[in-house]
Amino acid sequence: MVALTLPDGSVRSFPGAVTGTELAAAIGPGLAKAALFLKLDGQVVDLATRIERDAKVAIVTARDDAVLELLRHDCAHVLAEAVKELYNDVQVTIGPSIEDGFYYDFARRTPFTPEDLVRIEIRMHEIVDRNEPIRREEWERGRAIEFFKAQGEHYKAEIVAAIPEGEPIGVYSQGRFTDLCRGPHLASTGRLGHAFKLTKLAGAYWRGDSRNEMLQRVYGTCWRDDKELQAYLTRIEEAEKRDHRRLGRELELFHQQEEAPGMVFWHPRGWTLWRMVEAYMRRRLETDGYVEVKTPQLVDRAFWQQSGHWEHFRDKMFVSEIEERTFALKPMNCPGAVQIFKRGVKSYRDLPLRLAEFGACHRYEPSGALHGLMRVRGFVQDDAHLFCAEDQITAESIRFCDLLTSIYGDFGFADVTIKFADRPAVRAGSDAIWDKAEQALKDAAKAAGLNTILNPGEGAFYGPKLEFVLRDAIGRDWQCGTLQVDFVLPERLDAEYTAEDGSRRRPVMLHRVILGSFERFLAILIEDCAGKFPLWLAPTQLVAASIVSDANDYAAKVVAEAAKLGLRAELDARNDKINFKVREHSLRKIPAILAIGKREAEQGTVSVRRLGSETSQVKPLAAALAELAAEALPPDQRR
RNA sequence: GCCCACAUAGCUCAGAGGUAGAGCACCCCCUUGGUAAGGGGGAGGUCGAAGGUUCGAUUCCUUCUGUGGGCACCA
Repeated sequence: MVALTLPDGSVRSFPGAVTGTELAAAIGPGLAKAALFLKLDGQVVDLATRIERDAKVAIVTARDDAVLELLRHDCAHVLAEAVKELYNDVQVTIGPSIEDGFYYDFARRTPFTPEDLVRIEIRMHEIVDRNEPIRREEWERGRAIEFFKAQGEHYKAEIVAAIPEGEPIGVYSQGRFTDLCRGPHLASTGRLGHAFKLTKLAGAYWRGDSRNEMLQRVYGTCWRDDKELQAYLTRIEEAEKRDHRRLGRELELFHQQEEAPGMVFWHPRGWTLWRMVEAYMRRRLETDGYVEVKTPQLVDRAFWQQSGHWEHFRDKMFVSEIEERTFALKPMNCPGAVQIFKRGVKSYRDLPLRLAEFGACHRYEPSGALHGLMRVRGFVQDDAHLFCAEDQITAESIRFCDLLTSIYGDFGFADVTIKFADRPAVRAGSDAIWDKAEQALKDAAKAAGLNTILNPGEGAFYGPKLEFVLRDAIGRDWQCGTLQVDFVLPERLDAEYTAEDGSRRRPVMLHRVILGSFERFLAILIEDCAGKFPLWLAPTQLVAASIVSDANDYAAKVVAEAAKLGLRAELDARNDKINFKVREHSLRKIPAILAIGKREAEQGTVSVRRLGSETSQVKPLAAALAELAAEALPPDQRR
């Protein structure tokens, strides 16, 4: 007897072992049809799995959220089967499910073309229609290795060989395709359905190592049904409209050009945005006990040798020879900050010393890594270095986390991923120091109410770090803020202070940025608000648009009055219809359009139309402007 | 840096081995219109760069540069 407990608590007994398929059929024909997987004592397995003893079971259908990931993995297998059918000079490697889809890496001398993608996708649909049974077997290691070698699947043989002794080696077959896989898989290819689409081709290194050969990666997306698939495709389309590169052009914020790869030309409107953010940051730093400094761009190589950058960072530095000396553009601000700390004698009374710098850095990023404003070769960090005593690390870290959280909040970023990167394998400093530094950072994050996820072994060689990660429009993660504890650089550059007892001590340096780089942060900001900036950041806050030319003078007066209140206002006195003007300024995402006709000119009013609204409100000029001016106050000045 | 794709007017894009076309934007004229495109006209391109094939290349080939998507990298 086998007694199976269902999710509703009821128990079904069977005379002997049953499979998931049989169980579903016994419960009802509807469930039998909808059944995709079996959950056996909490673990999702194939429907064909034989249940031999009492267990808690559940039939997994498409309604189960966990199923998407499994469908995507099945879809990857169908992709691999299609590719193996269509091309005989190809080896399969791995094909996991990922967020929103899946990929499969193939080894093939001739890369796939976009036309291949179309062909493969058609074949995938055929395979689903064939509804091939998917069967699992467990093989003995030697047999699996022999089999894959005989098939010419050397990557698979390598993967099998790497599976630890004692672990089962699952082999799945569908049609003429046999693949090594942990599973679970659907009972047959037909269960997958047709809600999938191949999306892109890419190169990817075998085992993720650039010293290895490059494989051909095929990406796809896969959903429960067509409706979900369409929703996904629409979501991507919408996200692309928020791309900061596109909005940067459309809203005349900035441009980049061929002669300056990885560099940015900021236009007046984009630079206004930058200046507003910078001014805000400066106020926040000033009220938080920072002092601002500025250090040189171009410094002699000997300096970078001493700081260690010449050894560790040389290949990323822009170097220039002049008068038989070698100079390099600074890739980081920290060594410069230490020079300022070192001038004059510092005492414990000077600590913590918070040196802020809006420092322009240049790094020779690989050409393939460049990406709009997100990854550039010239960028400005909202950098600061906190020189403190060891027992001040925790307090300073908490203080920083609080400041960062408050600032991100002001920009509307509530959803921040925070990673705690702990000690890497190769590192400087004793374990005792690492224990202390890691504990301090952990405590600080906790005290500041931050939830961190561990990013193991990814700390800097000189210390652990907190990484504050924001997402772009299409879901890519970008590290923005960071806090790093550093015991090494003060040592290398010989920074010290006089302690209370008169002894000379090394300060600890906390490297920290909040925005990270202005370029990256502004890119995220642009995408996050889709170019509809809050009033305090909008490059142009209002446009006074005349309806008839008789109102032009009054419209000009409106602009002048607005400017007196510090509002960034533009005049649109062009000979065009108000419909046209409203459309144009709406598309430019101007927060407020003040339409001005004869009536307004006579009565001293304006007709205010806010972005996103389809109606307008007539108000006395002074009241309308006062209202806008109040709203245009930066968040820190409103509190 | 590696793989694939792409590069035509300011923007979005069409095009073909015989030296280029649309819409919008721009300039001029008419229009003074009350909340998402009023009408007419004009100007605008070394078809990313350099080689090659060809009687002839923007189109085919090669290389380079840049961009896009990935991979690797991201102190």
